[in-house]
Amino acid sequence: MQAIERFADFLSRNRLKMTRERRVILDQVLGTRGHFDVDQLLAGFRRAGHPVSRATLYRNLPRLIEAGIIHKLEMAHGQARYELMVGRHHHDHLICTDCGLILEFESHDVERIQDEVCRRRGFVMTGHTHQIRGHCAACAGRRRRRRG
Amino acid sequence: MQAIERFADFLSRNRLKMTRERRVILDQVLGTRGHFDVDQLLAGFRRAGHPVSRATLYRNLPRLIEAGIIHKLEMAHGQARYELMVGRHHHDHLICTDCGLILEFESHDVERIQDEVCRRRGFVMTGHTHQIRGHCAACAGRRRRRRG
DNA sequence: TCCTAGTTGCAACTCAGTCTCAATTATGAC
DNA sequence: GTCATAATTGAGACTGAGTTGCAACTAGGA
Ligand SMILES: [Zn+2]
Ligand SMILES: [Zn+2]
Ligand SMILES: [Zn+2]
Ligand SMILES: [Zn+2]
Repeated sequence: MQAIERFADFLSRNRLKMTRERRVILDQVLGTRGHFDVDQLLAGFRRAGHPVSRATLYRNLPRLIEAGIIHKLEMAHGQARYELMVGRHHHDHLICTDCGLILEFESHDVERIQDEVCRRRGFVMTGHTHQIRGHCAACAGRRRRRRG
Repeated sequence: MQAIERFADFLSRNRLKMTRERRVILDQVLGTRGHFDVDQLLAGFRRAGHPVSRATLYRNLPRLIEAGIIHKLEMAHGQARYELMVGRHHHDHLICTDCGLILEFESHDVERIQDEVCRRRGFVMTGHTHQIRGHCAACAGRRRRRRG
């Protein structure tokens, strides 16, 4: 896997150690699809018989982000989610506030407009968050039926 | 002021009472410019000699939002900010992660693209968050000078 | 005026995330 | 392989934003 080398590389470049816990975390992350949270990872560690403490997980998530392996999604009410980014490119999210479904979207035009907005203000962008909240097709349908 | 009537209206439509505390909160909100936080409001209450408890403020901010008087900005690390929305239209934000400066931007094109993305997925948008993080012109300049 | 549902302050609580610290371990030098 | 050392770990205490239960209070309609 490319992610493992990438992480090993990142660690050695920063004089950090490849510990059992870091391997376990990386494995779990690579084996989890979609937009997952800390509790899902912790449950995964237990299921796999390789427990890792909450503190250690929290200490290492930023490292995985710096290494470009995962991306953090800061959602409302402090519910953070993460997603694998190796081999993927940037995208933004549609979040259903009824069922929690997270869809992805991508728009070159929006990215271009953002760059232009920044350029005009002399603002140096280091990142952005673009989330659309609402009701997914299924939930919207359910609501329509209920309300008439 | 239009905001006072609007709030009074919202309250009576929902069988809620216009209390001294609600008047104080609304006054403080109307008298605060920019993107303010809960502690700024609490300090304002004290300064004005009209204290309102933290609990009461937290209980009423959602009411002001529902009434369309203020808007909540959910920023990273759980630092919520609010801004007056009466007589203004929707906009999004550029946030300097060095000095905390918050700039505003507005793009019809981005809004149009969002609508299009939602339409294509049968997604019913109820709101969105679009934040650009980075370094404002002043901070970017300072950094350039420092690094050479 | 009286009644009652809505409101308040306080303090206890929740929840995500961070920090401290003693014990452990990866890694590089010899 | 052995050693030295700096990095890392888990446990649990802690933090800070926000919420909640509750008894006392109050706006506003009958
Ligand atoms: Zn849904
Ligand atoms: Zn995604
Ligand atoms: Zn700045
Ligand atoms: Zn604004």
